[in-house]
Amino acid sequence: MAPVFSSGPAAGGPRSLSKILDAARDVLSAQGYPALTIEAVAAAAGVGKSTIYRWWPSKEALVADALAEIFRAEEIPDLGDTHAELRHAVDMTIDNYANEDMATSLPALAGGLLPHPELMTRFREAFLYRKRENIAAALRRGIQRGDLPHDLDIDLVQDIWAGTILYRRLMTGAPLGTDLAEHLVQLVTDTPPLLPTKKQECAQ
Amino acid sequence: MAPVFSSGPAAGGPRSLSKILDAARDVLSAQGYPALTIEAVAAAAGVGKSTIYRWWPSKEALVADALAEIFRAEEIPDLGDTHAELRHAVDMTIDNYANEDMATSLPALAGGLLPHPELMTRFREAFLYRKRENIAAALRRGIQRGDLPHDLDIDLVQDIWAGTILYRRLMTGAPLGTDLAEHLVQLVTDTPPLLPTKKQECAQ
Amino acid sequence: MAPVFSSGPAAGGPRSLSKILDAARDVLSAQGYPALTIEAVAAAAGVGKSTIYRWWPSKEALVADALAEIFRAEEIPDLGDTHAELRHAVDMTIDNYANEDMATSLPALAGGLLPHPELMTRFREAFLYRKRENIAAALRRGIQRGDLPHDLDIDLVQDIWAGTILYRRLMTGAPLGTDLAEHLVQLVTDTPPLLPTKKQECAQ
Amino acid sequence: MAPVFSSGPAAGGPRSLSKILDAARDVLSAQGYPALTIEAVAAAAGVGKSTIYRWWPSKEALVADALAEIFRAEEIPDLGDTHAELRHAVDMTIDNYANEDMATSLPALAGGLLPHPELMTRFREAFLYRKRENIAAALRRGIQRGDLPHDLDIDLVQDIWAGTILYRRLMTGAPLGTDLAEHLVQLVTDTPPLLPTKKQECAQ
DNA sequence: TAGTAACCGAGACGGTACGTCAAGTCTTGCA
DNA sequence: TGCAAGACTTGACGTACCGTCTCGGTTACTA
Repeated sequence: MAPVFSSGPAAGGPRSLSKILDAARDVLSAQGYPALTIEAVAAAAGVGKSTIYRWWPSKEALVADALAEIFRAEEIPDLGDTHAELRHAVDMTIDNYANEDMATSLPALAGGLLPHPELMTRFREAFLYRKRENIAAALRRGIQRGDLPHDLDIDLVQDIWAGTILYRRLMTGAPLGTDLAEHLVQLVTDTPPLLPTKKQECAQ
Repeated sequence: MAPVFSSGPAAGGPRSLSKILDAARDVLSAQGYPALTIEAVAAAAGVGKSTIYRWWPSKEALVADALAEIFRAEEIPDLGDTHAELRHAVDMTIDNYANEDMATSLPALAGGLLPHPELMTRFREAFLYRKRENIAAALRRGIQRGDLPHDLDIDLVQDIWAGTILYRRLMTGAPLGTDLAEHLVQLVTDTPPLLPTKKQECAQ
Repeated sequence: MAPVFSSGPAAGGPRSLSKILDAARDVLSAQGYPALTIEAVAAAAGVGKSTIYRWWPSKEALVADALAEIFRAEEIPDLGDTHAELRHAVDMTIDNYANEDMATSLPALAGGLLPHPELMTRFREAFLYRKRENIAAALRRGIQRGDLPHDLDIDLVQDIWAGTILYRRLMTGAPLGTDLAEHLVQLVTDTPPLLPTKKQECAQ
Repeated sequence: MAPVFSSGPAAGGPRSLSKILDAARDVLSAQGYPALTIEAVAAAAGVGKSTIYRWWPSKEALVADALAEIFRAEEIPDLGDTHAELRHAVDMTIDNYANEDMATSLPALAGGLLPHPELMTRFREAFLYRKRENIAAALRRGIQRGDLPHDLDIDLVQDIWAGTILYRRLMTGAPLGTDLAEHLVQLVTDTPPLLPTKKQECAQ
């Protein structure tokens, strides 16, 4: 996966790029997000500061690329079993946020990027849309099978899932066990008309 | 409300305390979280830096107290109407996160406090438990009225509500309209057995 | 002597001022002018960089103050002997430039200050006028005694003296022995009308 | 005139050599000595940095060569008139130092080269000896004509001339008018025994 | 006329120092 | 004598150049 935030020429890119991303993750894990300074990453990567600044405009962009590399966003395999597929989707999301670096860095990152719409767009590209599309595919399969209501609000489902998981991880500190995963899946699968239709939403 | 993070002697505290909190909020609104420096607050409050350091151990603690003052956590009045009360609860939560300062600062704050359990506890005190207790009371009234399942997982409901709202505000940027509020309420009120019981969760 | 280039409040000033000037001279002697970096001085003085920047606007100003402290500019005592007094004056000048730091730093400094008239004025204040006034007094005593032509161009004499000495030190590398001193004195004392009158000069 | 400081193979040299020297002078005139960086010269010359480093070991060497090309050191024509010839010599020296680049760069250069005897030698070669020999020839003609004392210290005369001019240009800022030129010439021509003999000096 | 080697442009690289800023601590002077 | 002002050390910021280096590409000389 090519770096999303690097401002470098096209892609493939310079020889020290991956060395730097590795170092960034190392520092992140060892010292935490606030201690992640460009100088620390440069030192850990055995690289000059300017080499980092040549390829990333800011600490935020660098961390975003470093996290993007460990962010799971793969396709949900078609198992023929809607419940199992959704459970897979939720587990993947939990996996992403169970990682300490991800949990503490992502919100800080997002907060820092909010005032920079252009970067925020790239951020959503890297951390939301790719994963969401795959999960949406699984949800659509469930609808086609008749297991889910045909007018399910797919985006809202995902906001609820990811939001609840991240909130627990970050704010309440409540456990992210199998229980939670199951509950989140059942929120969608158990009963009609669990979640409102898109039409209703649009009629707002 | 006495400052939660101030390390000062008992409470009541010195005459410049509220002046400082006001200044902190002013700077936050005017310049945003990254520009909120102790020096800027000191200057805005017409106070020496050391005066701030006397009462708060860090910028995080100061911001936390400043935000806590504008964080809505009042009691939900007993309206005799479960749906209306829950809607009130959700609206209050949306209100809290609609505020730009709150949305960008809270996650950064929480992320920064995660490695400091002691401060994290105080943080949850100020921003979660007070509000949650009031909402929990409303939910319990709904259960007693028979409008909600008797084994509703009250904490999970609140995680879902707050998580979804914060996630939309911070990550996806999706709107926090009346539609969302209504959906979140219906998630609880519409159907048995919408949300699993606590027992199930504990049996995890 | 209060620092001339320090931009600090009045004088007397902060507790680390002289520590810094001492360190600057140490670095100058040990490593030379090009190696004199603010960071090196800060390290040698056991002081933060910003402490230096608080009091001096630039490396040039700092070096100027450091050199000013070792620059001899005392009064020429009235010996009743014109030749001896002038010899004293020339010896003092040679003394100033015999110092390696002074010889290599002063011209570089002056070159660097040429484009900044305001600083150049302060520079001349510190390194020329104080010394020149004392020497001028000696020359005027010589004129009153009848030992020197009454229309001697006092400024030109001093330009010749200092210029020749500095040029030898910096460019040709020729020795600054007693011979040179004596020659420079004799240039003025030996014969009428050795040096032109001021009137002639003004008539230019 | 072949570059004195270039470390290139023999001479004649590569096609971009003069383009680089021209660019160096341009930058020097436009931005001044401190702003003359290798990168700036490379950019101005439309040349890669390494091309400059291939031919000159340092910025100092490059500037020295650039200045050497505009340094006047031609022969003094035999006019049969000692006073006129010396005046020619002094005017030539004034010309050299009246140039702003020369005045500010030469002292800085010389100061920087002082600790490097090998480079200092080459520097004197380029900026002193060539010119001095021509002026010395004029002085010797004056001695042969009987216009100047037979034991005139030729080196001292030149130190006085160049030193005074450079000192005025660099330090005092006093004007370098025709008056000064005339005074400097008269210093030598007016009276015996204006300047001491070499023998006396050597007996020091 | 082609092959080859020196020379060149471009610019990435590991570094050093810049001058600025804010953090958090320590000192001083006033009330 | 206790607090406000602010000088202090520290350390990261992001920038500018340093001098080294690897890349292709282009001259221009040899074979």
